[in-house]
Amino acid sequence: MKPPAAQVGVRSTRQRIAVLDALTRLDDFRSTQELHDFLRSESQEVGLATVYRTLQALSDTGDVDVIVRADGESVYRLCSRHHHHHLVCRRCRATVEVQAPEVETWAEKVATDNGFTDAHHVVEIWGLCADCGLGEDHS
Amino acid sequence: MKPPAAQVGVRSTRQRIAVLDALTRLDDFRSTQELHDFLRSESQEVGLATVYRTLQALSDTGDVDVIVRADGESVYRLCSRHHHHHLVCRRCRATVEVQAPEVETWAEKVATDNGFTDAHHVVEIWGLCADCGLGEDHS
DNA sequence: AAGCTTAATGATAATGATTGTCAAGTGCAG
DNA sequence: CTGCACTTGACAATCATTATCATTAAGCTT
Ligand SMILES: [Mn+2]
Ligand SMILES: [Mn+2]
Ligand SMILES: [Zn+2]
Ligand SMILES: [Zn+2]
Repeated sequence: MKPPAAQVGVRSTRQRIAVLDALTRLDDFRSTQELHDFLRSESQEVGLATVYRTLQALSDTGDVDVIVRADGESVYRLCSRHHHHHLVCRRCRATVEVQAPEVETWAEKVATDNGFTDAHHVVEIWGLCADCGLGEDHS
Repeated sequence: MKPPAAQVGVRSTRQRIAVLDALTRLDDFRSTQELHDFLRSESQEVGLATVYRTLQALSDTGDVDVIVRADGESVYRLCSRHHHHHLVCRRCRATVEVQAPEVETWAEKVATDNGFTDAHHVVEIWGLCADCGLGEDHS
């Protein structure tokens, strides 16, 4: 009989609540630094290191989704009720949320077919939006 | 009448040949630094910055696959002819290449439906492989 | 083959996200 | 209310990647 492990050492602090609250309102992927800036813009003083630690912890427990962008920076998003993906303009960063029921089932099947469990997936589409895709010169 | 653009500015150098040759022999994902070390171990002197630039260029032209690992480091592998995605064990990094014809068409359709052009996509599945998914304790 | 133009290289400094350190602060069980 | 383990935050340290820029050398052109 081990003690209720889920409770050991987890304390509710002003900082953690602030980060979680920010994630709730910004329902998009954000980097640690962006979250930190956002909190500061609201005069919510939270140390940068603490934001890093909090997001790390939330990631470990699966409460947030993480994506490592092509430039190596990690971005986090609250694991929302409605799972969705993004279509992003590589130039202006315009973002469209997209659903993908068939991709969901495909991903799940691929994982189980290969003996994988507890699978998650990252599906992102990058392109040039209508506005940005006009006068292209492929150098 | 512009000159044959496909040739402009692309020079065949000892360094580029060496990097490409290394990628050919090491048919696994390797980081830039690992490639650089490998070349040095063979007394192939190539500047680290050059290895970075070469891999970047090969990535831009689609000649190598790139994966950004969870720690943010990018790893490269000579691109096999066929486009594919990866199913990766989040613990031991075991990797399975997967095909996804239906995802390809879905991604293309989503992009064009939203007015996006020149679209690419990222599809990665993370999970626990059969070996690693055995004795799990979810902390 | 020699000269030229300019991409390419490499030694090095700079960048910037992330992590480590540790003294001071605080949630909360008892 | 107290005590202590968990947290925090200011700051230093890492370390992969990028920027500089003087020097080298492909690949044309005579
Ligand atoms: Mn999905
Ligand atoms: Mn694909
Ligand atoms: Zn755009
Ligand atoms: Zn595994």
